[in-house]
Amino acid sequence: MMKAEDHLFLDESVVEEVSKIFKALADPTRMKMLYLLSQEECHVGHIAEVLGMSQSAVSHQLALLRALRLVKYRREGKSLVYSCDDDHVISLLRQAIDHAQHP
Amino acid sequence: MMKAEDHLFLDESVVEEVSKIFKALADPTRMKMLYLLSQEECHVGHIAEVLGMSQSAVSHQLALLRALRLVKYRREGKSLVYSCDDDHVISLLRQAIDHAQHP
DNA sequence: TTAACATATGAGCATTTGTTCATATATGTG
DNA sequence: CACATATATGAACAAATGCTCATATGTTAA
Repeated sequence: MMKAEDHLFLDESVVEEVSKIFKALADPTRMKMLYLLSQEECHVGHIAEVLGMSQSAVSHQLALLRALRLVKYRREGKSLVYSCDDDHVISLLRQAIDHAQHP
Repeated sequence: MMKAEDHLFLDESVVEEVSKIFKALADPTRMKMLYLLSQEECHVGHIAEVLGMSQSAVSHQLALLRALRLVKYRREGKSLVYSCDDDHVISLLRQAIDHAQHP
C-alpha cells in the first residue's frame, strides 16, 4: 500500500474539467445530440424533430454544450446550424458506445 | 441534411449503458476513487483516508461502482481490498485526464 | 414596418444525486 | 462468548439537474 504522498494526484482543476466533460456525455439526450451532430451538421429544429424533444429543451442543452465548447454553430438564413467542435470528446463517446455494443 | 431514417441511431439500452458509465466517471469523488484504484488496490479505510472522505460516503460510492462492475473486491483479514475491474473504463478516464492536462 | 419564423433565455418545478447520521452485519481477538 | 474493528446499508436532506411554460431576441419576407 502506497503512502499518500506517493500517489499521482490530480489537480482539482483537472478533476473539474474532466467531470464537466463526462457530465455532458452522461445525459442520454445530450449523448444523442452529440452522436447526431457527429454524423451531420443540424439546425436546432432538426435536432428537436429527430430526437423528439421540444425546441426549448434542445436549445437549453445546446447552450450547455456550447459553454463547454463541444459544439459550434453558424447562421444559415433563419436557422442556426450546429456541429461538433471537439473531436477528442467524440472519440470518447464512440469508444464508450463500441464498448457497450460489444461487451 | 439526412432524413431521419438514414441516421445511425443508438439502441436505448446502449444509451442507458453508456450513460451509466459516464455518470460514474462524472462525479469528482468517484473519479478520484477510480483513479486511485487504478494505481493500487486499496481497502476501504485507505480510500477514505487518502481522499479525505467519510467511511460511509466511500462505501456508498463503492456500492455504486460495484453494481456497474467497475470495481471488484476480496477480503483480506478484517478489510475488503478493492481494485478496478474494467480496463476499458480506466482507459476512457485516462484519455479524458490526458486531454484536460494537455489542452 | 409589420408579421412570421427560428432560436434563446429565465423562472418554476419534479427528479436525481451525494452526503451525513445512525445502525446493521461480518470478521478477528482475548 | 463478548468486544473491537471494518464495512455496508437505510433514511433523510440539501444541492444539482433537466424539463416545461412563457417570453425575449434576432432574422427574413411582404
